[in-house]
Amino acid sequence: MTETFKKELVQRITRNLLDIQILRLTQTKPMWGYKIKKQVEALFNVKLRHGTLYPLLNSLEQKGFLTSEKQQKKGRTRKVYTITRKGQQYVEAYNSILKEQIQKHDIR
Amino acid sequence: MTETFKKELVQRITRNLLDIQILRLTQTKPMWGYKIKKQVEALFNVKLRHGTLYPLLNSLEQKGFLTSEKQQKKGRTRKVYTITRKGQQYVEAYNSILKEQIQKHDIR
DNA sequence: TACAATATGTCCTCCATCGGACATATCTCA
DNA sequence: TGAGATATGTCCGATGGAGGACATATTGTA
Repeated sequence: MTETFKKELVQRITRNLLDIQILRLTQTKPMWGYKIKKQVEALFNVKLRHGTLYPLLNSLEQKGFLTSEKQQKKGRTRKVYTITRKGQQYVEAYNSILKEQIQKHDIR
Repeated sequence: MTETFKKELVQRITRNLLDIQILRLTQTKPMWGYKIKKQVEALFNVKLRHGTLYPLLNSLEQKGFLTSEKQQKKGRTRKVYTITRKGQQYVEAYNSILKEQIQKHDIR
């Protein structure tokens, strides 16, 4: 039961807070859209449409959370995204909320 | 900056995962709709329409996460909601996801 | 006595988001 | 050589959810 709930919840959180999950992934190392798509699908068990992802990546760059750089990999062009200081701060804010939520739960 | 991000994120999380935040509140003690509304607004800084809340509470009861009992308080009727075992499990699943997300963050 | 607060409920419309389609190009392997 | 994987991009229509309106009743207070 709890396992079913967890799967369902991970999918909900991933969909609703997709930008944050993407920022968290790029925190590990710079990544391009296609790789992010595969990672999200593997880690969170969520089918991610590229029609959703690519516009989101562009908007994250516009907002200053990511910067991009085009790389050539055997003729194919990759747009590699790196997290910015601002992006880091956004993830840190998220993490501190998580910690607070857990603490409130434990105290009660 | 981080504080602005936190406010924004708490509001997003509250809106997107409102059902979970409600279950967490009823974990503390049984509550009725109006009280929940006031608590959510005070704790999370989110304006919550009762036209959103009451149907949500009914659906949480239908799904078996909450049970309700009508109480009279000086002529006014209150529909007091208590969390069920299933509701508890849902919150536990949520908490374990939070813990995992924080751990992944710390390891990196 | 009239207004604000307490308390719960439904319904409709609008807007934003998401999925799916359309579009293009290269590389690898059977 | 053809299919599947890699790689990125736009656009449109449907659907769902949220906000605001409609609805009602009691209590407390200025």
